[in-house]
Amino acid sequence: MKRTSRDIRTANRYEVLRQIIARSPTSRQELAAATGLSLATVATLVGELLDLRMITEVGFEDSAGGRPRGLVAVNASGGALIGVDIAETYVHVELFDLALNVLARAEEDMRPGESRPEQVVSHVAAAAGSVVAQAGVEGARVLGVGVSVPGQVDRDTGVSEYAPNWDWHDVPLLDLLSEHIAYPLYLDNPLRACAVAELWFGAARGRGDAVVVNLGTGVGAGLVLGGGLHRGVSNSAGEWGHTTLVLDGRLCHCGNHGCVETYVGAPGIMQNLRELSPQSALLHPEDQTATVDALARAVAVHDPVAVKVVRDTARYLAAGIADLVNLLNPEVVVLSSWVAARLGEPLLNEVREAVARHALRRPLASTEIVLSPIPTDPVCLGAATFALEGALQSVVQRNGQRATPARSRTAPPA
Amino acid sequence: MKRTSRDIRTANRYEVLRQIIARSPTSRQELAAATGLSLATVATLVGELLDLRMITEVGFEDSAGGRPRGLVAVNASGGALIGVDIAETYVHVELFDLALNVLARAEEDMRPGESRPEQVVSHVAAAAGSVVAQAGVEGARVLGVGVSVPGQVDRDTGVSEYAPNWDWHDVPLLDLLSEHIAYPLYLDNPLRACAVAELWFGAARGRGDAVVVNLGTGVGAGLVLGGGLHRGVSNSAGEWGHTTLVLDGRLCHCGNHGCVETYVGAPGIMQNLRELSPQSALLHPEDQTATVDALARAVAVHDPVAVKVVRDTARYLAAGIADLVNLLNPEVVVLSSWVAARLGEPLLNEVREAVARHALRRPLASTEIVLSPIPTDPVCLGAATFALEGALQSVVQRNGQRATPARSRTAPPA
DNA sequence: CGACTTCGTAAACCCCCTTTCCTAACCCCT
DNA sequence: AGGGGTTAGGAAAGGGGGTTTACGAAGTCG
Repeated sequence: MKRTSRDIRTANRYEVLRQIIARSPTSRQELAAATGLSLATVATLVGELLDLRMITEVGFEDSAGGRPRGLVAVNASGGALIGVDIAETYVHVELFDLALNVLARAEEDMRPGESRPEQVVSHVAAAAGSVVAQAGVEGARVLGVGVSVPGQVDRDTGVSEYAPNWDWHDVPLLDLLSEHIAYPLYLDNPLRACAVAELWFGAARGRGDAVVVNLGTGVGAGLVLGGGLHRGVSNSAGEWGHTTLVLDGRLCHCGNHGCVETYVGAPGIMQNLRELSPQSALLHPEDQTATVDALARAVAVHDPVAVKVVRDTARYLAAGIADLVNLLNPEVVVLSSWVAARLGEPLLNEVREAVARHALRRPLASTEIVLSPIPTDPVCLGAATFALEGALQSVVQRNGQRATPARSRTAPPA
Repeated sequence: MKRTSRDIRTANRYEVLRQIIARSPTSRQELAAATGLSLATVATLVGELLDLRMITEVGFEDSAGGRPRGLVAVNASGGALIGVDIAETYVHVELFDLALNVLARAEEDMRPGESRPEQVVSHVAAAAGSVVAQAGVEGARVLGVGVSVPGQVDRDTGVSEYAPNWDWHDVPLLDLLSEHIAYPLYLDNPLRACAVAELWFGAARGRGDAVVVNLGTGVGAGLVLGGGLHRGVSNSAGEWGHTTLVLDGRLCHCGNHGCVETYVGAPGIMQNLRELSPQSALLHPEDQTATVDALARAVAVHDPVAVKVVRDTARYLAAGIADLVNLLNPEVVVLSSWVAARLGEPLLNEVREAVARHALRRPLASTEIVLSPIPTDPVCLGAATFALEGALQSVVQRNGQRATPARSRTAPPA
């Protein structure tokens, strides 16, 4: 709520680093043009990032007749970030270099019974240890670990306030994790992780207002408003999956009927298929992933049942998205997470068509609907981005304390 | 999107003035405590406002043993603001002093045929002239006129991009008005007017995130996010009235079925009544206001039909509001506009109960649902507030240009 | 009447961004 | 090879904002 001039600096620092990562290698000139900042400010921020070893100078570029432009690029080996995606049935961990390339991956499956925080924590610790070992980076180079856990999360205290799948209430997850993991830890939920991933590296880059619709087992919407993540007053904004889509419709585990999630989440899609064709060979009753994969393959060969299921799903989804477009009037709506990635273009096309029928003309005209361009697990990437933001933040604080005791101020008297 | 340190100043200036209006008379000390700003900053801003004659010093207050606190209060007679509420069937105009008390009112009815911009403009001009004459203020003291017109509005260019009731497309309303009205003009739509009214003077004061639900003939939601109005990328955020509430439900004039507006807008409520009791004496087929009034009176004496209609309406409304609570996690949801004002507590109680059943526990726990505490026409008040913001803005700009040509800078050499 | 208290302004300082000035580094042309 | 011409980038100055500190102003109390 209370804004200070420091926030401006932070936002600009993020923006410059984002641009460097996106355009690497690039020149100060190009960055100034891209960010709208003055050359001086860009130079200062670039200098800061150089000091932090997050970027390096990588040569020169001809300029029309004058002094050549110095080029900077991300210093990929200047550090490593770890992103952890904790979900109902698995823990995915990825280790990234500073260009956000994946250097190592680890996955642990969790059996249905494993719901105690200690069990989850030990899976995370094992996987995190594994990626560090695989990538062969020294511990000192790991700048931080971002952790995404479903449900309501208080990022400041590191507490998982409520996780519906395991019936967790106020679990101090960060404290538990810090007993096994020595790197700086950052906790948030997958919705916001995906949104941040899109904001830094995906379709929401440079946009003021965006909605990142998350289609997985659960459904949610990460809201980017005014260039930043909207968290809401108690950190639980984005619970779009429990929006009522059909009055007295399908029963949802939240206790209500007709929630969006029951129609467009993976289990909902399976239900759509089941209702259309109970005996379909596409249906793998116990395996969401396999069913969605089968659907995607069947759509590719124009299987009529699969096409119809995707169309039905898209209609439900589009009704919900049209409401978001009308309400928030965003620049872009991004379809993210594994269901969206697998169903891809066929889903997107149906959604676009159906949204166009439902939304009001004016807001619709300025809103794009796109698939997430992020090729890897967006939750891991987003979690790693939290760690990146944190590293930037903490290093700058150190910097501030250290740099201020001045040099040029004491000189003149002598 | 791009923030500068000036925005901080503007926000602080607004906040200080808001607090002065709310607490008038008050001391600098109290303002500093209330805003969280330092005494020095508050003193500077108070000085600015004193220079502008928007506030005056009104005496002193004992302080525990030391120098008494100087008190400032709104200088009610320091200027006047006009708020114009253009609706389908009428034009309301109110003239306010700087404490936002209504000094004069005028109303013009518009007959169904009158849909040409020139006709509307002449009604506005007549009413505006009338309020100035009634209040007997000199023209020079009118700081500005805020105009609310339904539909999509571009506040910067002053163009009514689209007004569904009259089928207006890109009408340069501000240009037309400026031929009849000599004061500074500010154009926006009723949704945002109500939201701003709540933000400055109502239930959203001091809140970071709030939703102002507008229940009138049309339905919409003004969104206050991060302490400011959310406009969306093409200035059309807040079109909540056309959110799908009932799949394949009632036909809406927007072309879709089952929009919120068709169930909880005034015509929707009439339909709720008609479906329950087609012959009800409460029903005034041609008069929304009379019907809603009759309903309100009947509920007060526990008429079973009326109670049932309000309950049904509340359930539809609550389903929509619960979705907003889940999605945005606001601090407060304000029910505003004439339908909410007339149905009052009975509607509120039913809504609260029904929202509690639908919304998720966590976001719900931190969200209040309240009736607008604004006793007058909130649209007029909000429109006048736009004029107030504008006056603050423009005066400060003049101030900036005038004050800079320095005094102390040229002195030393001499 | 002086000591104590509290208010409020003025000045100094820190942070942030931009503008301006100047040097560095390269091209080309003579 | 040595000057213009041109562009890059750093350093300093300047303007906006907020806070801290110092001090005079204006009361109360003993």
